[in-house]
Parts: sequence; C-alpha cells; structure tokens
Amino acid sequence: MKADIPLAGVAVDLVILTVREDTLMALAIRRGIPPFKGQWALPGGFVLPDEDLTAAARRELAEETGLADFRAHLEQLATYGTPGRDPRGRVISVAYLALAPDLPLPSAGSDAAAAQWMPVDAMAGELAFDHPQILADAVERARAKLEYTPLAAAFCAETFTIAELRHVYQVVWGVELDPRNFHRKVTSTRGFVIPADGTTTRDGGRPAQLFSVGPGDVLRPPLMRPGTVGDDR
Amino acid sequence: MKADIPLAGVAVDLVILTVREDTLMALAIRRGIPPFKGQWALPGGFVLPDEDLTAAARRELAEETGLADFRAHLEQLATYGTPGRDPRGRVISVAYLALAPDLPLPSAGSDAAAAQWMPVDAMAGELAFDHPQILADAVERARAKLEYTPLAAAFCAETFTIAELRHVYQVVWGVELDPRNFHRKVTSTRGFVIPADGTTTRDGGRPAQLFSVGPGDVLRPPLMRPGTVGDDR
DNA sequence: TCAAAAGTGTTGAACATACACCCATGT
DNA sequence: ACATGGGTGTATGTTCAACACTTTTGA
Repeated sequence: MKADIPLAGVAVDLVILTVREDTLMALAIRRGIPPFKGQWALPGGFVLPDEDLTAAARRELAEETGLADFRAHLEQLATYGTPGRDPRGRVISVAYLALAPDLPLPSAGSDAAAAQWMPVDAMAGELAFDHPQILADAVERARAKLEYTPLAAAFCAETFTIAELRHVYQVVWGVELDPRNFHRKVTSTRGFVIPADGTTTRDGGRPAQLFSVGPGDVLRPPLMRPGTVGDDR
Repeated sequence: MKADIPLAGVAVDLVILTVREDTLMALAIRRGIPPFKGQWALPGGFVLPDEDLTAAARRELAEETGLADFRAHLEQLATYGTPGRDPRGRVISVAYLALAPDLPLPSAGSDAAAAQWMPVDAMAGELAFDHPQILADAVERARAKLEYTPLAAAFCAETFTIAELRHVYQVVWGVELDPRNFHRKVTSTRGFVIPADGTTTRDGGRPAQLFSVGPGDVLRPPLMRPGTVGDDR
C-alpha cells in the first residue's frame, strides 16, 4: 500500500431484527472488552485482512446467533465513518441489516459477556458508539421494505400461515390489518407466497394452509400499508 | 490505533447522474494516474484522515463538477470492499449517488486528464475497477427512487415546468407518460411541487407555469410507473 | 354447542387511464 | 391562421376497504 493513502479500521456491525412476543426486537451484546466495556452495543467486529464485507457480516451473524445453517435475510444497510465515532481511532463501520425468524436464545460470542433480544423501542438509550443511529436507520429500512418487497416472510419459519405473516406486518408497523383483505392480497399476488404441503392449527380455530416463500421474485409486490381497524365480530 | 486492527484505505466514489440530450448520463473521469491510467472511471478519491464520509463525497462532487454552490441531491449508495478490487491493496470504497441538473461542462479535476458525460447504457464496458457494478447499482437505485420519492426534480433547474419534470421520468425509465394525467398527478399530490412565480414558453406553445420543489416532505408520493402510450392528436 | 380462526363474496368509494376538448402563446 | 404544447373535464375500468357470511377445527 502506498504511503500517502490514509488508513482506517474497517468493521461490520449488525442489526439483527426478529419478531418475538408481539414486539420488534434486535440483538444486543454486552461488551466484554473496552471501549465501552460493560455497555450494550450492536454485534459486530473488524473485517479480517482478506475477508469480503458480506462474508464478515455473515460470520458475525453466525457467531452471535449460533446459527450455522442460518436462514435469515442479510443486506447491507449503510456505512458510518464520522471521525471520532470510535475512541480507538478512525474506524469505518459497514452496517448490515438481518431479518431472522424467532430464534432460540443466542449464545454469547467470543468478545461478549452476554447477548439478548431487546425491544427496539427501548434499546436506543442503551447503546454505545453511534449504534442508536444505526439501529434507527435499520428499523426505518425494515419498515420501508415491508411495503414494497415480500421480505416479511424472512421473520417467519420455513413454512408459515397467512396469519403469522400478517402478524409480522402488524408488529413491525404497529397497525391492525384486516385478516380477510390481507389474506386475499397476499395470496393473489403471484410469487409472494406459494402453498406448501399441509395445514396447521397452531393458531387455533380452523386449520390454516401453510405457505413458503416463492423461489423467484415478485413482479410488483403489494404495497400493504396501514388500512384497517374495524371488524364485524 | 491498536496494532491488532487490520487497516484499509477508504475512498469515496461518485455516480453523478444527469439528464442530457434525452439520455440518462453519468460523469466519467479519464484517470491521470495509475492504476488504470488512461482508462475511464467514476470520479472519486480517498477520504482525508479527519474528514467525514459525506464531506469527502461533497468535496469530490464540487471538485469534479466545478460546482461550489451545487444544488444536487447526494446520498450514500453502498460500500464495496471485496479484497482485490483495487490493485494498490485493501481499499474500501463508499459509493455515493448524486442527481444533478444539466450542468455546463465539467472541469477536469486535479488527478483527471479529462471528464465527460457518458450515457449510462454505453458506459459499463468502459469503466475500470468494479465501477460497472457501482454504476449499475446507482442507476437501479435512481430508477427505483423516482417511483416513491419526489426526487425527479433534482434533475431539473431551480424552477421547472411540469413537462420538464415529466421528461425526466420518461428518460430515466424509458417510457412514455400521458402529459395530461402526469400533470394532474403531480400537481394534485400535496408537497410534490409548489407553484413558483412566473411562466415560461421555453418548451414552445402556451406558457407553462413554473414550479419548484416544496420545502417539506411529501406524505405519500405518487408511484408513477409505466402507463401511457396513446394520444389523440 | 360454542368459541375462534380460516377463508370467500359482495359492495360502494377512491383512484387511474384514456381521451375530448379548450387555452395561450410564437411564427 | 395555424401549429405547438399547457392545462381541464369526464367516462370507464380497476383496485381497495369494509364487512356479511360460510368453513373447520378444539374444547
């Protein structure tokens, strides 16, 4: 490397979102090493010298969730590099957004004394570095992408009912959606969900058809948005 | 900086888009220094030791376009850091997307032998580094954002007619839009455009009302999309 | 038999497209 | 006068929110 190129540390930080107990939650790590030792932060770490950025994010995701065969959506969110954001010196952080189904309990990573799911609304005040900003950007991105992509299924298990999918929207957006109109909209949008084998009664009532995400892309996804409150029960 | 943190060079690269001669174009720089000396590349450069990422992008934008009082939209696009993408060593590049009105001719920057606007469709094959990928991502982002934001006006001058705004959509998307329905949609969406003083006949025909972008945000932008071909003339 | 959730039908309102038509200017 | 583009009115079709109603299970 030429000597006249200014250098910086490069890290990845992850906002891992899940829907759990009717709440949108993110994974927080209690830092086991300085700086900010003992405080909460987003999971993350430095990119290895010959590691791709996405590979680093995937590695951290696997380490923090204990999930080797993770089925989770992962996308780059944004990059944060304001001078002074890390007391160790100039550190550029490439933030990634992950959407995961309701996982078992995460195992503590190597440099973390503890890891736990926290409601995103209660989390901002707890986080070190500029992680409150990163979290806010991530939640905004996730909320927006539910509108114009079939991404909500990333919060669900391999197969899911339409009601479970609707529940994701309701929790992430904090709105009520009409079960009947939602059902129609989702099932009539080609490629959004495809019927899977079997039904389930895990939600109570009449057995519900199971679905999985389609292999291909959705041509023009639904655009859900707020909508409904009332019902006729 | 601690010794165990792997370091990398941090650059910003810009995709500066404009609508010019009925074509979506981007600014290309002929490299004046190695690597890839003499080839075309996106404008960009290394981030200074105590410079914010956005400040570096703004600085490059001003340098390359010669525009000190630039009125252009600038947003972070994505970050590219695959090992080996730069022969000088590990270089992370934070790409920015800029949308600019049809500017005069750009002035050559300090490390550039030449700069010129090129049609984005003819550009991919010319660019060095991984810049074809960055350009493709930028164009995709720009096309998508026209759908759900009032960003098209960033391609127009301070004040513009509805026809000029429509022209932006037509060029960027490569579609025909019905002038009358477009006019209604844009003017009836509160906050999308606001009437400015005066009219112009620069497009010929009846004088057209001038508009400028509103100060606030648009609550729920239009969602334009393909649409119309026929007419009754 | 009843509660609870799945899923279908139907209706009126909102919106979008297509196009007829009038307006105001330059030549 | 007439060509050119700006802008309004309006009919028809599509989509969407609201909600009545039937289906299928567990308790």
